[in-house]
Amino acid sequence: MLRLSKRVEYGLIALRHFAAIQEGTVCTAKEISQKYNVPHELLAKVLQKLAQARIIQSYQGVRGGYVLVHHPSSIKISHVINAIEHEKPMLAECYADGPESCIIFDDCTIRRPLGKIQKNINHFFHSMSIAEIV
Amino acid sequence: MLRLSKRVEYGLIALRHFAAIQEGTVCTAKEISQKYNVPHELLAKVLQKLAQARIIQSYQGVRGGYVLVHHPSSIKISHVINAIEHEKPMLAECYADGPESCIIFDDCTIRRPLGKIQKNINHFFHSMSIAEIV
DNA sequence: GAAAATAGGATAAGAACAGTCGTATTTTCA
DNA sequence: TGAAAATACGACTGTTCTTATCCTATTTTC
Ligand code: SF4
Ligand code: SF4
Repeated sequence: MLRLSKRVEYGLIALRHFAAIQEGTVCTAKEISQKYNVPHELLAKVLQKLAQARIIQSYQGVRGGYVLVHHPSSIKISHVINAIEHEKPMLAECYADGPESCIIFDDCTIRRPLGKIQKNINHFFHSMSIAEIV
Repeated sequence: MLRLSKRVEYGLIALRHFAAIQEGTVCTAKEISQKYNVPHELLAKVLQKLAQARIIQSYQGVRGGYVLVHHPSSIKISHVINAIEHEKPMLAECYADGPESCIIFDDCTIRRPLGKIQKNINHFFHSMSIAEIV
């Protein structure tokens, strides 16, 4: 319960890696997967997602790989999660999928109070950047 | 991702119900399940967990049910979660199940930084009581 | 043209979760 | 004293989510 997905963890590890090495260095998925002992195929997909979100830049072909294009301090954890997961990290089903997703929506008395906690978590994810986890 | 379980949601709804009605009133699982349109059997289990944790008092037999025994302001959300879920709400697997649970533990670079967010969430759950969601 | 890398779809195995069922026990009350 | 109503508890099922792997195509370098 309340777990972060491995995909997000792997994404954060990879981005922290980029932030820690010399700026502009190209890294391959293989390099990172070996260094941190994470599954190569899964990490590759995560990096592809991050590339789609323009958080990193991809280069195909031999000698290809990925490069960080923004300064680590401008990459918030919320950006990373949004890029990797199709759904935002929501405490309640209805927050993510709307009123129709929960059959007790109309009778629910805790939706609004839980919103406070949700807001707090959102704020934390949005205020913390990759630069702060190096 | 990052979802609260339905069990916890149902538990919070039930406790908010107790906090909203007159102090000392006995309620049955059936009453609450009907009022909030929640699955009866599942709610019953949740109430049993809350009773085991002494958050509510149970009475068996006809005219039995549950009563709130503490003041709503002294029942923190963290207590409720701990009573219902066997595991505390942890962002990372290793926080809950120890170093052996994650194969990349030794190579993990994000464990400590994520701890800040974990701490923040813990604090929020511990500072918010049932009285505040009525 | 071979090799190394990203891109992306498909699939399978596993775990977690929600919900249901069945039965025992306790207590009230007619 | 027996039926009824409620908690207590374990087992089971079906679904969804998550993780991991596999396979193929494409791009680019050398
Ligand atoms: S309506 Fe209430 S119970 Fe349903 S998902 Fe939203 S917060 Fe949870
Ligand atoms: S060691 Fe790192 S990757 Fe593994 S569970 Fe803990 S935080 Fe997540």
